[in-house]
Amino acid sequence: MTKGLPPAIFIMGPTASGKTGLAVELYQHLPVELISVDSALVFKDMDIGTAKPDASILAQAPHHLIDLIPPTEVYSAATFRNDALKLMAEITARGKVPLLVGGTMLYFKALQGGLSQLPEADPNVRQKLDDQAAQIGWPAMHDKLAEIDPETAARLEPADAQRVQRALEVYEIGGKTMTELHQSSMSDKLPYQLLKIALTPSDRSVLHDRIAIRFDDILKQGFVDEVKRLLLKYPSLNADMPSMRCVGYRQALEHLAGNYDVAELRDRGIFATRQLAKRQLTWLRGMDDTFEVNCLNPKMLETVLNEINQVIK
RNA sequence: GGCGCGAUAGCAAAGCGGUUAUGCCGCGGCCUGCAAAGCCGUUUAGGCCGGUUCGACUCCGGCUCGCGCCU
Repeated sequence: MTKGLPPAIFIMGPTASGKTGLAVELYQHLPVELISVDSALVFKDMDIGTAKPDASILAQAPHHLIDLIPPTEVYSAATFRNDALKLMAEITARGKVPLLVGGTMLYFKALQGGLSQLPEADPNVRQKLDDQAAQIGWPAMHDKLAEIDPETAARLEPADAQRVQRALEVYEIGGKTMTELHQSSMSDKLPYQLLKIALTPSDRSVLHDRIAIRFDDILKQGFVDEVKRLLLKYPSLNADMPSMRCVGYRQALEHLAGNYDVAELRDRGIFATRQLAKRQLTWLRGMDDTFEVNCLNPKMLETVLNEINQVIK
């Protein structure tokens, strides 16, 4: 670990691993400020389905980067990195330690490893590419990419619309290929002394039980009504927007469209959440230098506090 | 007791006398401005017993189990 740099803490874990509870406890024991690392919690008015910490918890332990934008807008790993870096600097200047807690592993990765200087997403360019793709299909778009940027094309599946589009967009806007930009301009590494803690379950089936219980609770709290309210408040909201692709919301929209009943909404919601947890765990396995804590251990807090006190004086 | 229908992978669900059903789950992987997203690959079958056939998940018979109807 590099000396002389200010400290920062990452708490990473899958859904339902108890991250929020732990973060709140740590907030009470340590001079930290909390930054949420969660691509779903940034949306306003999406509280129940995202299992957002409630008002009393947030009053007790304020989280940065929650409720930033309406569900009709788009957030991204790059935006997150900028927002987080700015906050971390401010927190450090206040003499506190930034504690980043959440489950969006790409955001952690982007924050730590940096991103290339690529042009920002442009809705107009995307629309244009979508229109073209509607005519000729994504595999043909992939062929076009192969002419412009063979290396990126080779890496991507022809059916991977999202990424083929992005690669074409980058070239369209700046005239340089992704491959060129990746080589030339990686942003700086994080100027912090990091302590990375991963909350992982020793037994995944227990996590699955928790997920089922939590989803039932979400339904009981009026999740379906929340989604109805969203549709009324934001008439332009549609199923293709990132906010509506969040686990549960997509299924709720299908349910409201009459495609299936509540029982099926429950089943599908639980499956989707499990899959999310699985992906998060896969990411965690690939993270270097993490201190792994069993999130099912009742002494989780003590263990984590110990580790933090050892590393950060 | 009689008649009819059904029995296919962890679940759901098709076609077919000889080649991959498919979807969900599971497992593995890819992925730098949508990541709770997008995408690729893959394991696991034919209730049981016998017959017909070069060859049966597919045709025939029996058994078991389930569903419906009749007495």
